[in-house]
Amino acid sequence: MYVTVTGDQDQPAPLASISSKITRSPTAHLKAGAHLYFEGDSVKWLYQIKTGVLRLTRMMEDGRRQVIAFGYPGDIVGFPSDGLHHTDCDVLEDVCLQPYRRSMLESGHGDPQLHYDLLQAALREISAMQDHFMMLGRKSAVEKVASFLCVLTHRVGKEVGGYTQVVLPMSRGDIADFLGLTTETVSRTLTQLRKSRIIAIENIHTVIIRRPQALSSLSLGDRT
Amino acid sequence: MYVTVTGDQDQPAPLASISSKITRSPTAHLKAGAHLYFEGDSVKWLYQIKTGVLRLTRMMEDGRRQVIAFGYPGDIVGFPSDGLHHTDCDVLEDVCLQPYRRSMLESGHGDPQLHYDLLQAALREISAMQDHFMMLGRKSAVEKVASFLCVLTHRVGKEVGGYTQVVLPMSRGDIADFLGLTTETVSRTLTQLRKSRIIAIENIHTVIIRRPQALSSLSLGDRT
DNA sequence: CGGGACATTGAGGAGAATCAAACAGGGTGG
DNA sequence: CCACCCTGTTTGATTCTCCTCAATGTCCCG
Repeated sequence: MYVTVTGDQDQPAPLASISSKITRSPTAHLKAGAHLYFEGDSVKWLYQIKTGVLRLTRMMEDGRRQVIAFGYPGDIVGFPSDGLHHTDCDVLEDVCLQPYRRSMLESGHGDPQLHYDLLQAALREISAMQDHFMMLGRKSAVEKVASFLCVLTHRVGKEVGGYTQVVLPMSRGDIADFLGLTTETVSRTLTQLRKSRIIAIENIHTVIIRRPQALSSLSLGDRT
Repeated sequence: MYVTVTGDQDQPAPLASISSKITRSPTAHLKAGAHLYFEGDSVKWLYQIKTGVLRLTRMMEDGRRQVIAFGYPGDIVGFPSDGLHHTDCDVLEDVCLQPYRRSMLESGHGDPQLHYDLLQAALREISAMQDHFMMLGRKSAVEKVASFLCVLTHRVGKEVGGYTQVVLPMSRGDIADFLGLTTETVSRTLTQLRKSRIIAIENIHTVIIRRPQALSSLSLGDRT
């Protein structure tokens, strides 16, 4: 998932469940901290996330890291390029995964509908990544963090006592590496949002959205 | 094309020509300055670039712009998401395009091989975009500009008197919006590379790579 | 020759990074 | 059960990269 806002909030939700006949393999379960695959591994399966959260990362030789995406329920991860994975993927929060053979993506012979659905997922991925470019290249720290919270609100926010609660299973460092910032800047920005009463920080991994409208404005760059 | 370097320089060149039987439409020609499509347009065709250069952009309400990619010969542009274009696309340098019906991507009925090739192109696109994330999120101005020149060198560099010549059909502003910088920073960085004798600026749209090795080092963040 | 668009250069400032220190909080072992 | 430690987070002070604003320069075209 590419946590970004670019105007139209409610892009169609990712397919809740991909259609299929009996081409389905049994679901897989993995604990937080487990690795699903590494950069360079050859791709045998794609995975649709049923529950839990994944993290996709790339590294530079000198250790700089970029979190490419967080994978949330509905998302599909593992698209191959030249048959290989180009990110590392590991588990942030215990996941249940529906695996699909790579061949289901690459040829329609097995199950045309599944083939089509996987292809559409790949195309949506491209579009989502384009949004994320704007975030990385053109948004300020506050805008980035606000965008991030905004999208999480829409995707995994839970109503609690009139407010929306968002759980952040990833570390501040993960968020930083996703947004192109440092841990310190993410932390400071969250504090700043808290002090301006736009959010409340229930605990390190739980945020309450107190003024969603203000948050959304910030994410788009309103100076007001 | 996502002009980035992440270690392995010579990723497989984009398919020089996509296989096909008679499903081919006649090629289209467009002059510099022409628009191929706009964000929100419904996708009827994909295009493979035969010659010339395209620019893909997205805009924010307040006018901030992100150049998503430059399209060079071999590249395919126009991948739909929910049937729509999510970027503007216009012509930087007169192009000759091979159009393919969107249906060729979305179903294999017409021409399975073409369908497969278009799908692979989409998957390569995803991988290339992931590289570009690292560039936007984690690289310094010098690293970005060096990376940009490096990749252009490999893709469209011409040998001239022992050195490699690279033509930049886009403006400094385009480069800036692609790399997440300002025009001024791009200009200053080019001057800096020129003064350190890594490049020479033949004219505004033509650069000579004098020390490719040094350029490559810079692009990866060597401080030396 | 003059105008306009684009590029370069400079001075100054803002925002985020860096460096460093205090602060949770959760898990372990005594 | 509590003290301790380890890791991750917050906060502060300072630095530095890149942006902003402004002026000048260059090239192309009528």
